[in-house]
Amino acid sequence: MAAKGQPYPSVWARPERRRREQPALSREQIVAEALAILDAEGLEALSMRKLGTRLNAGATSMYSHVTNKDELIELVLDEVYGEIRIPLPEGPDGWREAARSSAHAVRAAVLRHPWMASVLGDIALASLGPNVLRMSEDMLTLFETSGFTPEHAGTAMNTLIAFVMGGTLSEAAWLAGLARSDQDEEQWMARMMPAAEAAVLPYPRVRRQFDALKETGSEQSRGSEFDLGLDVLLDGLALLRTPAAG
Amino acid sequence: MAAKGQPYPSVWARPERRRREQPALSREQIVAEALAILDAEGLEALSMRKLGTRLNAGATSMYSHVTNKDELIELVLDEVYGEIRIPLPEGPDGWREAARSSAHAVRAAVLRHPWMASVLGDIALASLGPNVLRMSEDMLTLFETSGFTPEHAGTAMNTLIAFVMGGTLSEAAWLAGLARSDQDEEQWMARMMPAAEAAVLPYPRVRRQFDALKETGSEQSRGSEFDLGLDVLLDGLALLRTPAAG
DNA sequence: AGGGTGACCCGTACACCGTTCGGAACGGTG
DNA sequence: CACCGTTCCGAACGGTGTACGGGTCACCCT
Repeated sequence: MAAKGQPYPSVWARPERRRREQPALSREQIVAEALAILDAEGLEALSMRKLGTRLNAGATSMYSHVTNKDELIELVLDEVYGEIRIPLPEGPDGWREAARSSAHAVRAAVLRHPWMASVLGDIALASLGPNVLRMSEDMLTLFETSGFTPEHAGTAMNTLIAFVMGGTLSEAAWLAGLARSDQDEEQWMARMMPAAEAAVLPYPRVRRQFDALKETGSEQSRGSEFDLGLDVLLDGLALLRTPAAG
Repeated sequence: MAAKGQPYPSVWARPERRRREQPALSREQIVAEALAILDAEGLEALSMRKLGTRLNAGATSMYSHVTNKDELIELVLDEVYGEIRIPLPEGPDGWREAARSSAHAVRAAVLRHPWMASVLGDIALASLGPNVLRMSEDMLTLFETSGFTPEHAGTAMNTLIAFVMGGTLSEAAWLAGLARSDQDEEQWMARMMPAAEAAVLPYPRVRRQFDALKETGSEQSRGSEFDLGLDVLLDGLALLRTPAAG
C-alpha cells in the first residue's frame, strides 16, 4: 500500500505540511533571491529550477508570481536601478558635480552587478519599472533646475547615460568574464597577455595604447579613463546650458 | 545483416556520399550562415542544430571548425566590425566630420544587426578580432593625425565608442524586441502606449519628454537624439585637442 | 457548519538546447 | 595496400524554460 519509492508514507511520518498562514512565496522574495544568485554566480547560473530550490520551492512554483523568466529579470533589473541615487545640484554651478556623481552612481551599480551588461541589450530602456522612471525624473530635475531647457535636459540625460552605459558595459563584461573564470584579475591577465601581445602587434597605435595600459595596471586605468571621458562629456554639456537660470 | 533500423542499407541505395573534393564546411561558410540567421531571426533563434541544418550538415559538424558557440559568436561579431569604415580626416578641421561619420558607421552597423546589443555584454572589447583591432587603429589614426596627443586620442576613441555603443544599445534592443514580435513599429507602439502613458503619469518631467517624443514619431526622433548627443560630445572633444598640429 | 471558490504550489512532461563521444568515410602518404 | 589525420555525424547526456493538471489549503458565503 505504500506509495512507490517512499518507505513509509504513513500519515504520522508526514511533516505536517506548513500552514499557509501567508503565501510561502512572494514576488519580493523571488526577486531578491534571483538577484543574490545573479550577483554571486552570474547570469548563466540563474535557472528557474535552481531559484526554486534556493527558495525551498518547486521548480515551477514561481510562475504564479512572475509570468516569465524574462519578466523576472526585468524586475531584478529595476531593483538594481533602485540603488542609484541622483543628487540635487547645490549652488549655481553645482550641476556639474551632481551630474558627475550621478554618473559614478550608475557606473558603480553596474559594476556591482556585472551581469547587467549581458541583460541590457535585451531590455535596455524599453522597460517601465518605477525605479528607472524615478531615476530619469531625478536626472531631468537635475538638469532642468540648472539652466537647461527641458529639451536640452532630455539630450543631456540621454547623452550622459549613453556614455555611462557604453563605457561601463565593457568593464562589466570584463568583470563578468573574470568572475566566471575563478581567477584573479592578475592571473587572468597573465593568461591573456601573450595572445593579446601577439594580436596587437600589427597595429602600432593600438599597441602603444596597450603598452601604456600595461604599466598603469588595468584596474585603476579603467576608472581614470572613465573620469576622463566623463569630463569631456560634461564640458560638452556645459556649452548646451543657458546659464541665465540658476 | 542489415544495419539496425535502416531497411536496406545496400550500397546502391546509399546517396553516393558526396566526394570530399574539398571540406564540405568552412569556417567562413559557417560564420556567414550564422550571421544570416542572426540578422533574420535574432539571437535566440541561433542554435547549433539549426545552423547545421541550414548548412546541409549534421548538428555537431561545426565543431571541427569552431570550438564553441561562444567562439562562433565572437567570430560573427568581428565579421560585423569588418563592415565599419573609418575615414581619414580631410582638411585641418576635418577630424570632426570624420569622427561624426565614424560614429554613424558604428551606429548603422549595430542597427543593421540588432542582436549585437545582446552580445556585447558578454564579449565587449575583450575580443581581439582583426577587424576590431583594425577599426581601433584607424580611429586612433584619425585622432592622432588631427592634433590629439596619443593619450588624448585614446580617451577620444574610448569616449566616442562608449557613447555610440551606449546610445545605440537601447535603440538596438528596441529593434530586436520589435523583430521578435512580428509587428510594425506602429502596431507595437500602439500596443505599448497605454501602459507607457500610465507608467509615466506620476513623473511629470519624464511625461513631458514622452509626450514630445510622441509627436515627432519615434523613428526620426531616435536618430536626431543621437546626433544631438554626438555634437555635445564632439564639442567636448574639441577642447581636448591641441590645435598646433594639423 | 459546511460547501464552494480561488489562489497557490508542484510533479510531470515536452521540446529544445550545447556539447561529448565513438566511429565511419575520406584524401593523402608511406 | 596499410596507415593516418581530418572531417563529418548519429546517438546520448545533462541540462533548460515552461504548459498542464491536479492537489491543498484559507477564506467567504450562504
